[in-house]
Amino acid sequence: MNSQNLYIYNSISKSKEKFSPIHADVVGMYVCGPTVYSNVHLGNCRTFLSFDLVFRYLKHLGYKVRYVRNITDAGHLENDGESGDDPILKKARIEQLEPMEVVQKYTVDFHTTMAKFNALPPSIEPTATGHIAEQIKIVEKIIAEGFAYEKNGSVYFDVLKFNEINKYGKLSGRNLEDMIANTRELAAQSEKKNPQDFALWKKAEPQHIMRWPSPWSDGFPGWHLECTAMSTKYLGNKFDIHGGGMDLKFPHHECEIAQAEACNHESPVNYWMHANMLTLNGKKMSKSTGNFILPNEMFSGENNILSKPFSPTVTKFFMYQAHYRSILDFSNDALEASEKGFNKLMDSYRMLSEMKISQFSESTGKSSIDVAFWRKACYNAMNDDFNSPILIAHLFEVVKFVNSLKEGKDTITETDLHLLQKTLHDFLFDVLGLQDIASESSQDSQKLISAVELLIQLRNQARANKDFSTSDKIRDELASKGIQLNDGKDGTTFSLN
RNA sequence: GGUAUCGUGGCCGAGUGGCUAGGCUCAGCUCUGCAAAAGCUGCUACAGCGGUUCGAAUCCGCUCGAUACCUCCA
Repeated sequence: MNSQNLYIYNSISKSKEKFSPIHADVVGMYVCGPTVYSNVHLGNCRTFLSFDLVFRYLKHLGYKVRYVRNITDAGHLENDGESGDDPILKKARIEQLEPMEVVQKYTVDFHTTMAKFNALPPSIEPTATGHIAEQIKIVEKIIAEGFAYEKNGSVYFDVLKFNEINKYGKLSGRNLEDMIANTRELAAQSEKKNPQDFALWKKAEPQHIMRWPSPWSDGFPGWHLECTAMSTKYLGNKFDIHGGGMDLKFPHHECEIAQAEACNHESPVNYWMHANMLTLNGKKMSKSTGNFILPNEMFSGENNILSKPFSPTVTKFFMYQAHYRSILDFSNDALEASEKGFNKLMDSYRMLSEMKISQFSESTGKSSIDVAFWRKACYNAMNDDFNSPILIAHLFEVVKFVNSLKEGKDTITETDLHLLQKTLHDFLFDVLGLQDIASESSQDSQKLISAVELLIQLRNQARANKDFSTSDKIRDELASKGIQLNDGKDGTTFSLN
């Protein structure tokens, strides 16, 4: 296994650390999933695709990974005060649906979208509403440990008390004294002892439909609780990796740490990973501000931002050309650049796959390309905190290899050719999870392909007869319909625009 | 206001004390009936000002600018 050399940037230590799982060869990973009250936008997708890369690479290294990603179907309160609104309930009112119909609708949208991106489903995808009993147990435990108090049927986590024994804020680099000093004007009348306290259980207002019985009231769980309940249930009190979007670092993940430590007296997670935001017009994509683009708008091209549609795999390739911890700005130009690069890479992949060693066997029996060194460089890139942009830069070196092999400028041995083919395939499809869209064609498109090939034949006959007006007509008419002919040394191929 | 992060060539984006990322664009060339496509070659940047160092885009300080979190958001 190459795993000895994997380094992961740990948000809590702010440094790259050698990855060493609790149990050799087995990895437990938890990632905060979506709140299903609206369609996932592209920014949401970026985070899940970042962790899909992590999941795929760990598996590629030979780890058995249990990947848990929750579905938040209970809704958080938009404001922490008593007048808060639950986005799922709000949406149910607007769309005149049962809350669970809202949840179902957007869960399905999430799954189909991730499938289009060819993201692997997690091992377990638990829902918050399916784990109310577990959440209540945790609240009871935290109360028993003395770090929570009940007020009017609601239960709050006592951050000040917790901070006496265990520093609150270590993930986000905040310190409680500063936070208290900088508290904005106090909410008029809060049940909380301190503004920093957060709800573990909320008593439901009469109009609140999503409610469950508990020892304290008919109500619903606080918004940080589900992740603690479900991560520890499926991965244990201490597990390897916890991931999520950068925007969840505080307060969500900070509160998760506090809850788990209050219960179990140990830090729940060894490696905290945070994926950075996808921005649009230099600003974070966000549901509430309306600054976002939906995946389907990408794929159809029906939007004001893009000049044309972009496929899911090109979109993903674009994202992976930036490191997951960097902010990535979304733009039409950047997408177009990625698409061209992607197509070039896939063309080379196809050419390489079709190469037979007999083409080079008359050579000296030596490779002039150091395949093993190149392969190592690819692994080094991924081992350095999943550096997909560096990996992709190395994959582009294959474009040069393939061209110079074709031109006979380089030689390769059979062993090296197979290694090159396999390594490229593994990284392209297993690790990055890309799809070769051009070679995936249905029976119908097969028929169209043969029709175009017939036209190519006719055109080449015309060219042979120097009947250039006919040949140019075929070429130009096809081009106007989005079919572009490419004349090469070995004949004419075509591509779709 | 507090806490972080970041500022790289025409664009997107890596990296990091000394050796050229990569992609796209652009220019020149090769190929081609012409074009397109493809290939080859070229384009040496790191916000500003100081400091440390034999040497900094990379470390330190300040200034300016941007973003994120501090209210739900991946």
